[in-house]
Amino acid sequence: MYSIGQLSKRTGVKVPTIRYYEQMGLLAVPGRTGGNQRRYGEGELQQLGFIKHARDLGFSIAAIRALIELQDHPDRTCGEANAIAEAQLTEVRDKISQLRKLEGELERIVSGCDGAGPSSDCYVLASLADHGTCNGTH
Amino acid sequence: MYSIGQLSKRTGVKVPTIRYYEQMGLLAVPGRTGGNQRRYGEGELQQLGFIKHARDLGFSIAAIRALIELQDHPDRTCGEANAIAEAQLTEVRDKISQLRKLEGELERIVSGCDGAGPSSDCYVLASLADHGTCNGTH
DNA sequence: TGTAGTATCTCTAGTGACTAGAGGTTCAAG
DNA sequence: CTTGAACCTCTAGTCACTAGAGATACTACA
Repeated sequence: MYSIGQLSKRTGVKVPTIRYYEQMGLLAVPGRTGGNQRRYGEGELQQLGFIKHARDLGFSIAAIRALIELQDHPDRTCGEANAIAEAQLTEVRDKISQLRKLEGELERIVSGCDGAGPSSDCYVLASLADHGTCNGTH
Repeated sequence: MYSIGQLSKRTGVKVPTIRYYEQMGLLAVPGRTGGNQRRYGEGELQQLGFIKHARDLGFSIAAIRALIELQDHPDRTCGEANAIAEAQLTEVRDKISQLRKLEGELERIVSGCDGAGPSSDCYVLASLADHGTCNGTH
């Protein structure tokens, strides 16, 4: 049996976050000691590992809830889980392409400024003020 | 003179967001009509354009506040603005590299699952439960 | 057994950057 | 002068936590 602090150390999930996951219905409500402290078993350790891994991959709490729902009903096909994962992959790819555009634009802005002159002549500030200097990247 | 709705249409910033920026001290407090409605001039239009452009590039409200601070003191060197922009570029690059890792992992997970079998055999769920299947990517 | 110090408990509020809605007032066109 | 859209303020909700207060419980050592 693990205390919440021990569970935290083993999984790398902070103590208040574990309580938050319980509140959000992701983690099973654990047993308690006579003094009202949570005590966890191996099942909860596994479950929290699953949650952490999914969060690290960027799945939302709602998506994780859906995945857990699927775990609990092994008779359903795994198509739903796959769809959730694919949606997440699409989202990640969209974010990457968006960020690449920003990277290009920021590079252009930063490289136009040597940081020496007065801010009244600053290329960074001028670029931000005038959208027209962007090459249609966004 | 523009009403808040006209300003919104011209800049693409939603009306409540404009009021929010005013509250956050990014946008100058505008004049009002007798009936207490905001009226904006060209200066505010420019300013809001600046803010929107910076937000689109991912600058935080705090960073934008600092940039506006610099605009208002043209005697300072532009090194500060450059530093803020460079920090933003670094952040964007870090996010991209992080997201690339996630993309790779999600691709691996998704491609291992055809979505047909029962969720008890689901590769997506198994991968999320067992961090060991990741190739040390995170 | 006593005690010191750490861990835990619940509860509320704060973060960032908005967004939504209620309930009321003002503006502009016809 | 009326109608309906736009505007006003204020509060609360979003997401996934994080911080802190104030109280209680556990654990290791003397």
